[in-house]
Amino acid sequence: MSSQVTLEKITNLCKRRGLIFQSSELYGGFNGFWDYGPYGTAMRRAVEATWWDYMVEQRENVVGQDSTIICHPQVWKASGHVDQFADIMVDNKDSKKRYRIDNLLEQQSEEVLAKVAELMGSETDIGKLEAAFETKLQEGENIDSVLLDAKVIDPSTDKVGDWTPPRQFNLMMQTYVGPVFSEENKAYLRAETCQPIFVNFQTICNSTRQKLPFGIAQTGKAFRNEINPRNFTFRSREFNQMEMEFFCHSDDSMDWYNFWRDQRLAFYSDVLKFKPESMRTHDHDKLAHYAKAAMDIEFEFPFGWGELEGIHHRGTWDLSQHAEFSGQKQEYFDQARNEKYIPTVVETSVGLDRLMLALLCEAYDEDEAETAKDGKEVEGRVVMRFPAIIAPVQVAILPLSKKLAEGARELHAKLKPFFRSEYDEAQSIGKRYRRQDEIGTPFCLTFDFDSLEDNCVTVRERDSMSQERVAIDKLANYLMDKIRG
RNA sequence: GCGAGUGUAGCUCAAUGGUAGAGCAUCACCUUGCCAAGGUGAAUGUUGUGAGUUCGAGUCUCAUCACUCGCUCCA
Repeated sequence: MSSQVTLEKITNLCKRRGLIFQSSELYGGFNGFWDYGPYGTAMRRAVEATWWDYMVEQRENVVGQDSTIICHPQVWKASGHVDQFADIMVDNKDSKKRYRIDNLLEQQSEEVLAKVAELMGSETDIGKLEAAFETKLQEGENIDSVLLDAKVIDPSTDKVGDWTPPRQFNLMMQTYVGPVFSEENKAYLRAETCQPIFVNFQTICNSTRQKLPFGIAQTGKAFRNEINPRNFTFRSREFNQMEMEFFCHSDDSMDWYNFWRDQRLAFYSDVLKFKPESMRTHDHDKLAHYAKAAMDIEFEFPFGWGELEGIHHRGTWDLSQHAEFSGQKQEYFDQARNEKYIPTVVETSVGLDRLMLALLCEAYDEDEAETAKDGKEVEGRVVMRFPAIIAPVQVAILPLSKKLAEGARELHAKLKPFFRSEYDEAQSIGKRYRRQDEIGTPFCLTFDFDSLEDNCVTVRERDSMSQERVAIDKLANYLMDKIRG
């Protein structure tokens, strides 16, 4: 990441050049939702295709699937999302602090706790108290003043807080399936793409003749009612995930965990060309009870380090849960081991929109370029140094003069099937180079008067601004090599 | 959700309660033959939205929406 980059510059550039902008801007915007414009869409599709190629198409032991956004509601009860994504929160109007009710109660004295329990008609056990709050909130009972009456202390001030009524925050988005909006028709938009992979595990096993160990990958939308969407697209309410669940024997699971960690790190450094100093890994201190290991791959955004990808050892948790809730066994018979077992899962889970934001931040640069402007020798330019494989436009075809439009358009037609390309003849050549720099086009092809004679064009390279003369009939191979390299 | 701040052309910003402007960008034409050159012209706004105060509101008041920062939250 260049030191000059700020989120403001990225946001402005994205809007100005049609990469990413706010959803429903016509109506004043909609918090937590973002639209991708022509260049943004081209790039996001390219990033997704690159991931898919790397994780699925280049491997024999990973297959793909594409499940629905709305699944059977039991899926999310089994996964724990319906319960764990719903927290009861209160604010202290004095100290402006917000607490999860279970965290707050944990920090109270026994007397206060007993008083709360008495008012709630519950035992003093935190879990039971929380459940009591949940029940009463759902039943619409008035418990607005319970915390005030019990004189609950704010741990940050050690004084009795001026508590707002407890409110339930549910991070799962809900909808209704069927024309009647009733409780039994309630369904959820998926909060992550991986659960339908677990649900489909047996079917895919049977239909693809895959033997363990193997993985199932999926990309797609996920939805969360984030309390506070922030930092451009970093935390949104609708976002894209790219996930792969790898099923294996528990004996080998740590080897596979390490394998996938290394593969994923190589993806960032070798394929997407992130600088080593832009990335770091972070091992989780607190592990879920079923997990043997978990880590995040983080990127340094202008607002600080943020998670791009999680790599998690999930044990047999998900399959066991679905076995329990569905009543269907989720076992695999391993012919080689002559053993029947519930597979252990290693997950790699990327936030595609976060990755896009990271690529934008990593690529952003300002440097100096020569200029023909009066009284100046150099002038600043904004240049997005995207890796060529994911650049929104890979090749721009620019006639030196409008008189050369015919030949340049012919060349464009020739290259269009192989590269994301653009033709531009408006204004001076220098201006067009700068325009392409700003959207990160790695190669500009200049068709000049000599091209008519020698069948060559000038290839101008984005980062160095150096130029090379290349024969038109060798161009496709020449560019292909550069883009893959 | 709380607190503070911000919201004027596509972008960056001006405008004392009294005629809404500039630069850049965009488009057309001329010019130009390899790094935002120059010229001529054009288009662009219910000043985020909705109320209120006022003879008169971009400016003052209230509400609302969005964004930024902090708190909070974060599978």
